[in-house]
Amino acid sequence: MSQQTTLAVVLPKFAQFVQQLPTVDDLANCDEETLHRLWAGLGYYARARNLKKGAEFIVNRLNGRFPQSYREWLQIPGCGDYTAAAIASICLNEKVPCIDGNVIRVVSRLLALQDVWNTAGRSRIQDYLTQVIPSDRPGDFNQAMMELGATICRKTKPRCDICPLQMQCLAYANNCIEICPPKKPRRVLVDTELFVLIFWHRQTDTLAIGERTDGFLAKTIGFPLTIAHQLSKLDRWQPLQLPGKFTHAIAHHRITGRICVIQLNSNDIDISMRQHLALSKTLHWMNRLDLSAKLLTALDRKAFQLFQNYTYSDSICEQLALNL
DNA sequence: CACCCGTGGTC
DNA sequence: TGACCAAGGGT
Repeated sequence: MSQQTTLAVVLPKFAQFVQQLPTVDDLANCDEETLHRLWAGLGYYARARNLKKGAEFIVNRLNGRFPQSYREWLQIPGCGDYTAAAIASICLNEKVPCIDGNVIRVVSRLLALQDVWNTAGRSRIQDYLTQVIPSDRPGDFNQAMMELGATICRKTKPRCDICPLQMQCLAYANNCIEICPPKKPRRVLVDTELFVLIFWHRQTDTLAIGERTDGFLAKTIGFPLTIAHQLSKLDRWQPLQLPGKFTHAIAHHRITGRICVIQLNSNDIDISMRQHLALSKTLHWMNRLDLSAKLLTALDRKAFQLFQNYTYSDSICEQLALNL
């Protein structure tokens, strides 16, 4: 959960998660909706699915026995260098360093390294840590390094005045803390316009959601999504765009979300249109109350909120010509 | 190696 | 309001 996610956000989710799925068997056997519901608010839903795959691997391939080394943990789906090192050092007392964003910053300053955002720099950091990590309590060492980065050797306003490593820190000695490490190069933001399709069965006031097979939020259930130049293919359904919009961000995309309401008579759409919309086989129709409990992703929730704002009463609908 | 991916918090 | 980013991993 803590991969690329703030711990303060993780902690309550983690408590809920392990209460609901206390054992590796529970996780391996849970259904995907439960999994995603417990993960909602954390983003990167593929991590949740990988976590479940990891549990399945342990239950089905390893007969329920957990790996007993860094190398073996690396074989587990969703478990990469960092996580394998964290588990191996903290749980198994294996002498292998954890390298996360905090540790990269600490070592970058300690050794006055600037070239840390590529393979060579990372290798240099790993070599150094492998030299200095103690055989005694390697897990505590790793957590201490991460905690030092999180609390003292911070990205902004580091507390060098109270740092226990001040006397050994080359960046401090050379007065180059500001450029160690240099800012990580980031992708330029891209403005992306996204249309959220809300299939609406007006007579029963039910809406449709489905599993998205491609694009943003793939493999999660929610409203069909599409982009502007694909919208023309929906013309025969007379899509009606609501006046409002919402904003959302996914990775380097600055998303402007717009709602297209499509009133349907039948309960399904044909296969070519399903593929066009990157939807899997089944659409799930439900009323607004059930839907509000089913929607998981922030994007779907924002879209639904906007839809509610514009369609909460017949009079509003009529003003919007939604009573076709 | 480059690129993909979600969200809530923070300044 | 909005840019920035966090206990990364998969492809």
